This record gives sequence, C-alpha cells and structure tokens, in this order.
Amino acid sequence: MTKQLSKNEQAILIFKALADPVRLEILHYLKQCDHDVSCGEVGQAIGISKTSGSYHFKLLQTAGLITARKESREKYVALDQSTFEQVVGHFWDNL
Amino acid sequence: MTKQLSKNEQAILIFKALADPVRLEILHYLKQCDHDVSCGEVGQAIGISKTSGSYHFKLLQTAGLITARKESREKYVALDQSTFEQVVGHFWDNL
DNA sequence: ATAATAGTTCAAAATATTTTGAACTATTTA
DNA sequence: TAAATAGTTCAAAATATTTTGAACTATTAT
Repeated sequence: MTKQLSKNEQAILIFKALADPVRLEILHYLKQCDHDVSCGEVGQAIGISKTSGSYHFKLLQTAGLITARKESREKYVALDQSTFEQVVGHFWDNL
Repeated sequence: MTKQLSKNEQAILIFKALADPVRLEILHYLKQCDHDVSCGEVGQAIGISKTSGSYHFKLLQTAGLITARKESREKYVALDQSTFEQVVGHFWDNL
C-alpha cells in the first residue's frame, strides 16, 4: 500500500530527486539511450558503486522519473518524462 | 563577482530551492499577492522566525525564483516565474 | 539621543541526505 | 552442486541542509 500523495508532496519528491548531480547524470545517460538499460551499465558509465546506484535508482523511481522492469537478474531502467510533465508542467497552477 | 553557472548547476539550484515545504509555502503566499510584500509579512503569515525567513528568502533569490527590492528598513519580495520557465522549461533539452 | 523595528550574519545544534562496506536474495553459469 | 553475477538491505560514517538564538547594521519613531 503506497501512500497517496498530494500534488505538493509529489512535486517535492520530484524536485528532490532532480536536485542532485549524480541523479542528473543518471538521467542524462538514460536520455541518450533509446532502449532501456541495466542499472549496472548506468552505474559503471557514471562511476558509482552499486549500493549508491541502488539508492539513487530507487529515489528516481519513487519520484516517477524512471520506469523499471526486472528481467532475470537485472533491472532495466528508462527515462519517464510523463510524470515530470504532469506535475512540473502544472506546478505554478497547483501551487 | 557572482560565479557563472552552467545550465545544470542553475537547474540544481532551482530544484533544491523548490524541494522544501517551507519555501513552497513562501511561493504559495507570494502567488496570492499581486503586489510585492515584505519578508516580515510573509514570515508571519506562514509562521517562521525571521532568521529562518532570511535564510529561505536568500535561497529563493539566489535560485532566481523571487525578486527583491529594499525600501528603507524592509525588503519586498515577489514571485519571479521567468527563471523557472527558462531553466525548467528546457530542462530535458539541456539535460 | 534613545527606543523600536526589519532584516542579516554567525556559529552551534538539530535534521536530513548520501556514501560506504558487509551481509543478504535471487538468478545464471561452470 | 558450487561459484559468479546483479541488485537490495542494513547500519554506520560522512556530508549537507535547516533551525535556533545572540549579536549585529541600518532605518525610523519618540
């Protein structure tokens, strides 16, 4: 059961997720990929430990900025711009 | 001499500024005002100390989310949506 | 000149976020 | 079955952010 968030709470989640250089690097890497890629690949590409990666991917996922699918051992992630558009697009209206 | 920021650094500054409930309250209050208002008025309205207010107003100002003008003893602040539009509007393009 | 008022600055304390490494689960390969 | 691989979880350590109160500047009012 995932708690239902208000517009503001959701916005804060997204802004927090975006307010970090490592996570922007992740998103930047994902943007260059048309296909979805494994967490390991991304982590290696930007040079972070897998523990740290796990932490950041979870945050991005919770914020709705990436989608993730588990295939056997690996987790494949991809950019999801739609949440951003929805929440940040109407940010000033909802404020 | 204010350091020149990259697009990403500016974006992080804005996202950090927006990733906080107190600062969203400030922006929310400012949104309701057509005129600019004193820091004291805002602080009182949302119930924060003036020291804390000073801290948050500085952050918002640095991020370019508010404008400020000093008139005699008081500092009048107002919403500035334009920076947000410029930086966040092209966020995915610049990423 | 003295008081009061609006806001800033500073350093310390309180909180929150991020990184790290070890131990863990689950899956695949030898 | 045993070893290797991908990722998660946990708690501790390292950092970063936020709050607090006292001391400060500058302006206005008595």
